[in-house]
Amino acid sequence: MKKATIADVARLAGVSIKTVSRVTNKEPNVRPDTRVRVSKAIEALGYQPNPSARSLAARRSYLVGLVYDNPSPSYLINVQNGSLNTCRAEGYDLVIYPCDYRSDTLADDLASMVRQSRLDGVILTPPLCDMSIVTETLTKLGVPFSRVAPADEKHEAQSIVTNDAAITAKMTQHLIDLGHHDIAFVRGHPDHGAVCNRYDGYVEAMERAGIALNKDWIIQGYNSVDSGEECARRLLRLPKPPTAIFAANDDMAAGALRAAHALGVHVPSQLSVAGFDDTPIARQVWPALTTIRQPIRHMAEQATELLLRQLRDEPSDDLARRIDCGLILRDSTAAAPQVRRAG
Amino acid sequence: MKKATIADVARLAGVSIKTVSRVTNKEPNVRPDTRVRVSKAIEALGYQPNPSARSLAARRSYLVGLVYDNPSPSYLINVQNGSLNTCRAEGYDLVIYPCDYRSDTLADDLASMVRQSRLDGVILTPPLCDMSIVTETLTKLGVPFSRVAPADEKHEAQSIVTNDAAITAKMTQHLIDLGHHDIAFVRGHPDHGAVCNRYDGYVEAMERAGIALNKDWIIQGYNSVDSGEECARRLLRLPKPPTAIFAANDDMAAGALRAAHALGVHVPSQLSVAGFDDTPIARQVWPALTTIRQPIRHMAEQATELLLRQLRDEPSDDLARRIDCGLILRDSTAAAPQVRRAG
DNA sequence: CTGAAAGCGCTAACAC
DNA sequence: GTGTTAGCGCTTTCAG
Repeated sequence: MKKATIADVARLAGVSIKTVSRVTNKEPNVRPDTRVRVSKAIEALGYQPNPSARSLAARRSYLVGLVYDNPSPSYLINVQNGSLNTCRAEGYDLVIYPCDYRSDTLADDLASMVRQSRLDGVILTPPLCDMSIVTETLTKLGVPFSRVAPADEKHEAQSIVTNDAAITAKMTQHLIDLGHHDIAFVRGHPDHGAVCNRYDGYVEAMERAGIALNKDWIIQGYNSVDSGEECARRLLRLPKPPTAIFAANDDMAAGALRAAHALGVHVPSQLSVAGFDDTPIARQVWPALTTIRQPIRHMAEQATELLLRQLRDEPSDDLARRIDCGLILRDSTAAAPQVRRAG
Repeated sequence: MKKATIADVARLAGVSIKTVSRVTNKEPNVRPDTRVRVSKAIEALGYQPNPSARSLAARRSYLVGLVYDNPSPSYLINVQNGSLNTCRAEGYDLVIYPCDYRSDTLADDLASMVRQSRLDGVILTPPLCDMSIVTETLTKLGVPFSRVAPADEKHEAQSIVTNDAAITAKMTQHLIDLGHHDIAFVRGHPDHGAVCNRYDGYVEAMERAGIALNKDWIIQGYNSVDSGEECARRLLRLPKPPTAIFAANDDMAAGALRAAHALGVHVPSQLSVAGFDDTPIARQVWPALTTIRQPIRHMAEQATELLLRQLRDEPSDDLARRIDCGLILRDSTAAAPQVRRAG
């Protein structure tokens, strides 16, 4: 049996195709009983509008692009599922587009993909959402976009942001409450604004507690497990090593755990370790990581909603929407050791 | 400036739109110089065919669906990137479709997505590729598909398979060569055919080495880290625990590592642990896992090529294409302990 | 080798 | 409230 078209439905319902179109597009100005009659015909024929025809006539693709640069797999899967969820619910499809944020041809690549797929809008994740070349290219093309977790939370509209600094401060305070004083912080990759900014929360909490920052204990990481391991090795070999290491993401915290294991430092009795993100790795390593849960999937859903709202020309408050993170306490943190280890 | 259409190109090149169409679709029967002239016009105008119009007229969507059930994030990202790579190169787009393989409405869900998006073809990953309800639904709809790593390697066409059993045997032999005799095997989830079948390679190698299988050391896992930890705890508490644990995937092997740490068993001096897949977790845990590398991304590329070949009605040998895995030796395996631990 | 004409199935404008 | 009429930009016959 051939696929039913709008004409078949119109014939069966005894109306014009325009009326059928009105019903499928949930437009007003259709009498309730007509609407019901059409709906029944649609049901009976198993009619589903042809997306190509719809796109061609309406000049929109009903396609949203998810542009990302090689994030951690679990991050991506969460963003993807969240975005997909919102898209599907509103009749949009999601096209994924991995790219390299360091590429010289980034702007051209983006432009060509947007034109080729005729994307109606784009979702941007870190670090791409913080790059002016990206946002400017999209603006120039007239393609609406929304952002997940941009670095500059202050003046960014069409964004979903988190309380990263505040929650980082809270975790730092938690470590202080456990009796830690010598707390090291492994900073995130400088290109990843949001992760990088978590440092501010650490500084804030330390200062509030009246603990002077020790330059040796603040160290630059690059978001990977390997980089975290390397940083932690350096910290643990210091004449006076810290009793706690707080890493700006879980991968680096997992690296710190590896370093501790390799150097025979017991976690958490000799060293507390905390991460950020609550990715799967946090529960896979041993001991399980104390960390901060970031509701990425939810953030992606919201960001996608923000985008679709733009596509529908609905009014939007020009404020970034904020979503809260929470502390997850597991086995990698404990009270500070009574007797300080020697260097 | 408005988007250029095929008519604009035709006008500029001084030919009919049909000829432009021939050039963009790489059809034969165009004089070389005409082809060049058209190409130049296309270039000059920055013309890109409108996919909706193309789909509508040609009655194909140029869309491939990737259907999966909640695999590990790194598995998915590899499959996705591989598939995307092939798709983009051949002018197709990829639509991702997560679903639940245990759902009662699986067949209906699949059918409705295929119809709604008008997918030209589908890529199937485990465990969905092994479910007859899935393959039958697609066959009934007349939608071509290809499979990544189906369980039954023997009689499956349009599939990319690996040498799982052979390489598992090789890893087992490696453990035997290290002096291990008491080797436990944590089996994969019964619903995941390919992972599950890895067991066969273990049996084969043990028998070839003349080592009798010990029922206590063969244990059913469910692919997760938690399940691996639980299994390993049971194994390590046995009156006579094994000196090596070979798990059918990395997550379970990582779980075994957690169990060993928790019980104070040192890896690898007291216990060797091996996994399968070489997912990121293998290098993130401590000690880094000895494992088997599966070139998933490459497999996905190949599977997608197989599918696109079908879509182009090209002849295809009806054999499954085989891709080889290799051993990755890291820090979680070592020579068997000289003195057997007591129970 | 090339072109003219006829749709593909839908939405947009405007009538009624 | 509802219908009519044009396209949207491309591929597909089928003629030459």
